[in-house]
Amino acid sequence: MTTIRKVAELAGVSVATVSRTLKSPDVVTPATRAKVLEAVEAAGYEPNMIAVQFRSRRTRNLVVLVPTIANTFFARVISGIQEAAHQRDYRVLLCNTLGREDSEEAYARMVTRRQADGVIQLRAYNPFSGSHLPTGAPLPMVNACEVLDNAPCPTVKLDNRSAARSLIEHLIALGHRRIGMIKGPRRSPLTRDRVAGYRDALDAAGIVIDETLMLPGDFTPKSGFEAAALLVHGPNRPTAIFCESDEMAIGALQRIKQAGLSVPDDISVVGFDDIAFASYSDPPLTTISQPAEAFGREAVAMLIDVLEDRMPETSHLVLPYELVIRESTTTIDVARH
Amino acid sequence: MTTIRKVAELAGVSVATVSRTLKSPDVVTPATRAKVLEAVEAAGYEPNMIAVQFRSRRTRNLVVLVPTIANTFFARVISGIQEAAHQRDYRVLLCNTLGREDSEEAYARMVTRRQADGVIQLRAYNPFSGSHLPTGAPLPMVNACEVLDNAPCPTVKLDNRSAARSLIEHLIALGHRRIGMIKGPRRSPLTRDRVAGYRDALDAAGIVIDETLMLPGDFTPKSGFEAAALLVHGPNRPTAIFCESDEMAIGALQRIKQAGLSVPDDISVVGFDDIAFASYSDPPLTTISQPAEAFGREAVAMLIDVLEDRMPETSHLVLPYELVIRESTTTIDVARH
DNA sequence: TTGAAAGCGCTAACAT
DNA sequence: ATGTTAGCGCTTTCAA
Repeated sequence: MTTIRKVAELAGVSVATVSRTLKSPDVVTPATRAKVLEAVEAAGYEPNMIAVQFRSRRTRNLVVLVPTIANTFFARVISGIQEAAHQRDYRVLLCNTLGREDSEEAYARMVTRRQADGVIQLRAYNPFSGSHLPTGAPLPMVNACEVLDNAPCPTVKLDNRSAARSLIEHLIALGHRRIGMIKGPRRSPLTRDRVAGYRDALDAAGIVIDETLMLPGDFTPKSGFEAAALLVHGPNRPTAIFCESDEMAIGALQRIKQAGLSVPDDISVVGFDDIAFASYSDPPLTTISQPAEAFGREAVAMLIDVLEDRMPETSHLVLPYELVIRESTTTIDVARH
Repeated sequence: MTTIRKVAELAGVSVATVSRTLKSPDVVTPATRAKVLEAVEAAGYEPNMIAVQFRSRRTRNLVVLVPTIANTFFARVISGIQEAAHQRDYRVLLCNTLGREDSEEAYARMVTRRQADGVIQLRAYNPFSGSHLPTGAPLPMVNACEVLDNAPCPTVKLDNRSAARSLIEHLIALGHRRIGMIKGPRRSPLTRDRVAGYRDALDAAGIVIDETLMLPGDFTPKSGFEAAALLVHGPNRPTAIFCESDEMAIGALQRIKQAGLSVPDDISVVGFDDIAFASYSDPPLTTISQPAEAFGREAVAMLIDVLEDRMPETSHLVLPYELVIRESTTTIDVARH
């Protein structure tokens, strides 16, 4: 293995000079620099990054805590994280937590064990709750997408409440008054905020909420499919359904059609996220487009700011959404209902 | 920061004893073990993993080279990798390469720079081509999914040729003879093998191949959509289309229906991969189910075997596929064609 | 501008 | 069974 020592010998300089040439080329004379670089080349020298990290007490590794990668939306967020991290010469340690808090805590320990500098958490949970972290220093974490209410760190999220509200307002404008909702996991802030937006819109329109039209789901197509069955065959069939994710909406679409009903003629359906498949479903989905990659990029930018002792400009970012109207929603057909 | 030295003082033993207690508890007496563990607890000691890695010359980090995470299939493979790595106390460094060879080489350099122990490559390219690696030692790499023809390392793949063949045989059994194909990227071994399987089946049935029915795609729904347009409006419309990925099949489905044609009554469609959305498309897709997570798990197992100087039992694994018949294929309707 | 030298926190001979 | 000690490869004072 070629070490810095061998390069130093080859170039006829000290190891300190080699180190300096590599880190801050401008503090050595052009002549030495040339000599050293030539020796590096000749020796086929590759620095031992672990030694560098050990000595400099920084790894440039970022831990990413994601409930599940096999979800189109998270996959896009991770793409954004990876891209931004790479650009700044940071690495991404990917951790699939399945939403389990003990495993999130275990992964966060990579920071206290100095194997990574910080964590990007995509769930509303603080994995450092019980850990011995140098007090005084800011928490080496950024919370994105699903965000804690009183996050002890910078956050990036969507205004889920008003996004949901605008989706429902769109349905109300089309004449719908009996609007069902397929929700996300019960305890998620995402669900809470989107339900609030749903209520906001209905309240503003003077529509009284029918709690039997609000069913739980878990963001998977399967759960959308199952919840839709209940809605479709229930005593009080809605004329429109708000699904808290496109994946659930795609499941719902299938179930509704299986019941011999048409989307949007019998039932309008709206989703959330605007995943790639949302425009290829039948019919294409009206949904909320989220800047998934941007969540990742912003989270990285803020985390690195924290790690490098810069104050992030804003510590609680709210990214913009967009209502995308496609063919899964239409005006209510009085003849049919 | 609490170091092993402080724990040693607290426990009244040497640092070596602390180290031993943590690594191989059975070589110290129960009494010392108890003392040490108590001191560890009292001091809130967290070992500095970078120091451990530095000293032991092993990181237990695995680099994963993936063309794009935002692809449902790769996302599942990565899930499998992460799960298996975690189980064996290895970490996953995720690298999105966009299929660029220079960036794959840059990431592979993490191994020569001792930041990771090995790489799992999901594309048919050897990123170590030009690097100074200790000769004699086996290449610290496993190639999975899309595999090099003469891979210099263990591999895990599907028998793409016979999988494609069985898909086409299914169509032929339904009476189809004019079968189009929407291919993957031109230079990919995946494409080559699947095209070979397609030819095998047609040749065996005595059907002469119409090259104008074979169109290029890039695995995205959009490319499936566009290629389908050409097939549908071409002079010699096929009665069935084989898409080399479910994502392209979903794009094709939409385009075919837009042309006022029915799937499967006018055109049968088959995909490849069996992604989650394949059973929620309209109609649900007939496809080849691949054990995506298993690719990841097997790749990890073989890589760790190589890294820990064990010979992997088999170095070229071929995982089984399954033909999944859903509603996107049916017997050819003579009245319509 | 360059070199000498200390030492980051830990493991693993080797000695006891 | 435990302790002593020599580094792993690098960065960074400090001195020249």
